[in-house]
This record gives sequence, structure tokens and C-alpha cells, in this order.
Amino acid sequence: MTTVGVPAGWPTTEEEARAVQDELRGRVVLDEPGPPPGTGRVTGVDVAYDDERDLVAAAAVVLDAASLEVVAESTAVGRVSFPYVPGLLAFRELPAVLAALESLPCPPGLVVCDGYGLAHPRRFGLASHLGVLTGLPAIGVAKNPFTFTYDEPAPARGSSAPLLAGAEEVGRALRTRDAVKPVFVSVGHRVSLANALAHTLALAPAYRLPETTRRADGLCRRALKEAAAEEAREGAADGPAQSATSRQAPTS
DNA sequence: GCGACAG
DNA sequence: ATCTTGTCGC
Repeated sequence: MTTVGVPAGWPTTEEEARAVQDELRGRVVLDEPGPPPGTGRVTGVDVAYDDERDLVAAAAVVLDAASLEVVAESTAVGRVSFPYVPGLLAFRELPAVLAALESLPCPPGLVVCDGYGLAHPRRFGLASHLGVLTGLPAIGVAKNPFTFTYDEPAPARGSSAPLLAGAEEVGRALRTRDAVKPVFVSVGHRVSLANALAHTLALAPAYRLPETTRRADGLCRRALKEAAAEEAREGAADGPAQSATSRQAPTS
């Protein structure tokens, strides 16, 4: 069990949060290709909320990039530290995500986020922010185009089209399944766009979303339900504090 | 000013 | 994100 406290100096207001993004975006590294797709480890992170009970649960699931089998996983539960504001998602999700990542029993390798990296109003979305704070290579795979525009990619799996902010390409709309709505991939930190696309495709052999986000989504939802149940059980005394759990897949 | 808007 | 049953199709 680890603690999920809010990082020191975490912004309280939208103005502070935007100032943090403006200051940190200069630290994003864009000239590294990142780990080769299909090798090493890839970690998916996701967060689930219960605003009623002021609970947030994050999960980190480490997969073997070649087999897509789960190598390790961890969860972290805490209190909501920031409201959802378009463009400031990282301030709502990162405290719990960072806690989950820190409680992993092994290195995460490439981190795949549920959201955007460079495809962001100030070019500093969740995946870039996570990358800068942890130093880890990171990419963003989102389910919606946010405020960006794109032309429909060809229907075949693997085809993609530029995700545009005006005339600037901030990512790609990538088809992971034939004739199914594309996912929106953008670079986070220390990974090239070409590799971000290759990783995403390799992680989504059967479903629209990468296995990393599917596994992390399922795990954080379970963790949230358990936390809500415990909250009710304890009558919300001191609150179930903020904790994290992790486990390693058995080596057979 | 109004509407849109990752999760 | 979350509220939510069944249903159409491979």
C-alpha cells in the first residue's frame, strides 16, 4: 500500500494550471524515436471517478509488448484533486496515475495514456505532461478528436490521416479495425509519431482500443468499486485515505 | 457573448 | 468520465 497524495505545488486554479503547462512544455523531448514497437514492455494507465464520493482510482498495467500478456499491474485510490476542464485533464488524472506507476514492481517502459500528448491547445496534453514528470517515453491514444479536425482515413486497418490544429499536424487519426471509427494518436514524450502509430497498431490486434488501455480501464473500474464499497463499510470515518496496490504476474 | 470541448 | 437494457451482427 502506497500513498497517493497530491504532488507538492500542484495547481489549484485554472490560471495556475495553464501557467504550469506553459512552463513545462519546453521540457518535452521530441527528437527521440522511442522504444522499438513490439519489444520490451508497454504500460497502460487509466483513471475512473466517483465524484459523488470524491473518489478517484487509477490503474497501471504492464504488458509484454510482444505477447501482450500482463506482466504486472497496480492501482492507486485517492481523492479528486482537480475538476475536469478541457485542456487541463492532466491535473485531474496525473496524481493518481503517478501513484499507480510508482507502486509498480517493475519499470513501465513506454506509457500509453488515455488522452492526448502534443494534440493539445498549448501542445502539452496528458501524455506529454506525464512524460516530462517521469522522464518515461509516453504517447497518447484518445477516443475522440477533441477540438481537432481530420479527414476520414481509408477503411482498412492501419490507414491514417493527419489530426489537424488548423494547418498544423498534431497527431494522426489511426484506423485500428477495418471500417471502425479511428483512434487519435499523438506523441507525448521521447517517442516519434511513426513509432507511436506502430505501437498503437501492435497493441490493438483485435479491438479498436489498445490492450493497454483496455486492461487499465477494466482494472481502475474494479479498484473504484472496491474503494466505494470500503468507503460505505467504514462509514466515511477518516475516509479510506489514499492507497495503492500492486502485484506481479506469476512467473511460470 | 455563445458554443465546443481529451476523460 | 458517468447514468444504463437490450439488441443486432460476426
